[in-house]
Amino acid sequence: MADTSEIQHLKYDPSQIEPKWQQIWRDEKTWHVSNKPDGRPSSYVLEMLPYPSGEPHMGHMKVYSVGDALAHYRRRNGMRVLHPMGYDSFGLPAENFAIKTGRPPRESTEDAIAEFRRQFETWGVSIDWDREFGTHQPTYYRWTQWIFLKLFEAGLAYQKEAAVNWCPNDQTVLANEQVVDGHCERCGHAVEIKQLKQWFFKITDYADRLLNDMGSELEGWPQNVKTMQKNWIGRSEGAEVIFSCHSIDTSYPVFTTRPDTLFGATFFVMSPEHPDVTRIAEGTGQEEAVRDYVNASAQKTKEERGADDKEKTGVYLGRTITNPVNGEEIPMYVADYVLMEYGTGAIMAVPAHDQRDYEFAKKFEIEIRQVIAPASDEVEVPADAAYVSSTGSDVLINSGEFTGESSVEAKAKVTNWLKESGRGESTVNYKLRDWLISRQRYWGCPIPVVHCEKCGIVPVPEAALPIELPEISDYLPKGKSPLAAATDWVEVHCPECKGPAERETDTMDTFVDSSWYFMRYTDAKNDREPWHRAVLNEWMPVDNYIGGVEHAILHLMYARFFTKALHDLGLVGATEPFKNLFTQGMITRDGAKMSKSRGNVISPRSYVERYGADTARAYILFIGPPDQDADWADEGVEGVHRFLARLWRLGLEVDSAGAGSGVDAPATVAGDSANAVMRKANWAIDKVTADMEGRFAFNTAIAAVMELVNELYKQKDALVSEGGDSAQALRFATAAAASLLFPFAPHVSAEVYEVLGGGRVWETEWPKADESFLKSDEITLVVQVNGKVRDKISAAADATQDELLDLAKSSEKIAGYVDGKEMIKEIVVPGKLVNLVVKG
RNA sequence: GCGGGUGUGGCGGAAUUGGUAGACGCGCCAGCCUUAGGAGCUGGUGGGCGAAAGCUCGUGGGGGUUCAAGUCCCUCCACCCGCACCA
Repeated sequence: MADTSEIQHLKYDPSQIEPKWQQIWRDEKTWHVSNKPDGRPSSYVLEMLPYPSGEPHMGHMKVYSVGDALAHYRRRNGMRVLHPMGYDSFGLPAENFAIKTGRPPRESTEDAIAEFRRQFETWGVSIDWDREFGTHQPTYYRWTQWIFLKLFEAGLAYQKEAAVNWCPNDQTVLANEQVVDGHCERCGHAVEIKQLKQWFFKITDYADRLLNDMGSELEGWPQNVKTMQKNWIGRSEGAEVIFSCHSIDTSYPVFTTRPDTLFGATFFVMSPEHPDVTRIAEGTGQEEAVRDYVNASAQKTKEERGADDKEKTGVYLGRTITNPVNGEEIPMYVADYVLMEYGTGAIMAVPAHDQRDYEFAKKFEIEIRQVIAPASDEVEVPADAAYVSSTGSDVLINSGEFTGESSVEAKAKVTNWLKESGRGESTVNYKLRDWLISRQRYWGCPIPVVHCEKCGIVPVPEAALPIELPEISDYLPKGKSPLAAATDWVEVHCPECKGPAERETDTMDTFVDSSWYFMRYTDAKNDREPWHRAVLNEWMPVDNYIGGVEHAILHLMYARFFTKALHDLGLVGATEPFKNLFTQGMITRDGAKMSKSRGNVISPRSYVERYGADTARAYILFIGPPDQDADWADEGVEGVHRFLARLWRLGLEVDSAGAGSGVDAPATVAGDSANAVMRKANWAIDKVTADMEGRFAFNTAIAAVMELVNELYKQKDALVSEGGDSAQALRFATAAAASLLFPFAPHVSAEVYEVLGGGRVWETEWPKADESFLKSDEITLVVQVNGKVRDKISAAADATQDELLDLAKSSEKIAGYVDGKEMIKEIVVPGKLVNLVVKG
């Protein structure tokens, strides 16, 4: 036996261990997975595509720690696992950097990618690097353009002039989803509304399926993400009601969820963006006031218009319009509380039963006519606010032939009545808008169409793809894409008439790039098609998708839309991209989000250099449940590092003790120490397996391995001196600890396993607990009197209820509590506890 | 305002179906080892009372169901996240 006291002082040095294993994995392409089915079930584990900028941050380390643990676990459970890597490498930050420094986005992006790849390798993440790509590579975006053409052919990509969100700082339009509280999601600048001709994807065609399929196909998604998407889609049932303005012989539909309140509509309001408002005011003397109001609205930012406590404003349009239910002429207004992008851009206003209309009517002294009354006296109608039903048992008043009807039934009755005379019908309205995908920026995927004077919009033929992004020198945006200045590139011949034509100079939103990358991974090297259908269907949908909740709406909804649209085109078998979604919590520092401005950013690199990747990764998983936010504490890192060092030293010590060999379980187990160790090892196997299966409880899984290692330290001296099977039990249990820890700390685990003679741990099957060590002969019986623990007695595990009861009663301590008192009830929970209920 | 979530020692967190609250780690205390310790090993560590045995209180507050509640129900509070003039 070697001198173990020397081992105690050996230093666990990850900088020696980790590169050794990384080199093996890299040289042997250990994590490469073939597309040829081999009988094993397939599993697709994917972390959200990283945007390569600077170097990876803690959020990246967390997402790959989670995903890698899962990928390793699946592999060792006999699955064929696809676990690829790539980069979301088009985007504004690289372009803004180019504007500042003149350095081409391609160069800075590719540098960042190299740094990301280098660091990911130092983390020892088990990636199939053969499938790596960046979305900025022509070999990738060729197919982004190809998909655009497919969507264009299917009528799902179109150009229209619309009131759109414009960020004056980034000099580009933004999708609705990219506007947060009236500000640009990227730079934080206040967003303006502009009328511009833009490209859209018709995601609204899929509104119902995006909504309904969440219920049937996304059981593996967190509820909060589904709720967010549901709210974003914003389906609401109601009616479209047509109001006629006889003085100009035009009619306007409105959307309402309350057709039952139509008799209370005492005015009509249109959005300032409504194309007809100035025309309506013409010849009424209100032209100027209306024009001024419309112009003033256009100047305002989204935030100013939507301010919480903002008083209602508006201007009379100088005309009246006819309420279709009672023929009343009601005044028309323009007001910015009506949004052009929702419904029809015009509303019927019912001040008695809508708070916004109420506020407007008060200010403009318009009649407030109550038409809904509570059925019961117990409900009060407020005197200074709109009455909005809360009971669902309201009735109509002042509503002609519908007076006395219940509010709920009247909705359908009024709608049907209107429908008979062609003045309305029931409809469904959505908050979801079509996805605005064009951006007036350089560093993105060019939209593959040309504009021809004769032929109009002409898609580029597939054979001409990719339309490559030209090299330019001036990246400064000027309200148009910088591409517009690349005249050599812009000026082309029309593919149809061969006449002079111009390329589209807008590029695509980078969310387009990331809406299909998970499909490309399945067949990343295919240069004839974006993927081979059979290959794609073998892997898709992604079994476990892991990433931040910040993508709950944007990326996740777009990816779902793409999958459904491509499915409908016959290109994809799946109807949903991600079967299970896991949203990991943030890593904070001192309780706050890490940010440069706070100066509390810590880099994974510094911890990898100091403690090794295993420590950093295991710490991230140990800190708490991975779906929760977690605060980074350096002391905690030290603790995990100590634990890994303990395991590593234990491996050396156990092996150098000389007794036993290899990592197999002993033939026989005798003695307290050997039994204790075997029980603990099998308990840990059982526990870690359960924690990996049911949920991502990596924190308790690691804690279980810590408990095992603690037990081994306690028993090792005894086991070594006993020798024989006892020493073998120690080898087995130590190897089991390494094996169980492998998904979380792969390098040190591989090292320990190898030291013990077990070979390559990742080639071994996930350990299975030996049931015979899981149950013990004895249990601790908890004895309660009136629900309070009064004694703990050791009892046989197979004792009957009566035996347990007798045992409990025979306790002297218990006697002190129950003697001389009346026994009311005796409760026995087999294997656990006895509760005696006494009185007096 | 609407929707969702969280609340447990000094700290991060455990507690599978209601059945020993506080696993594991950090921190702290003590002992051992050592020339030394900011290394390693062992033990202790929720509050109060007590020399101890033990008693008692205790999972944001209040109430309830139950033999038994961190867990179920009602109610209130605090914090976090999402949406928000959506007709």
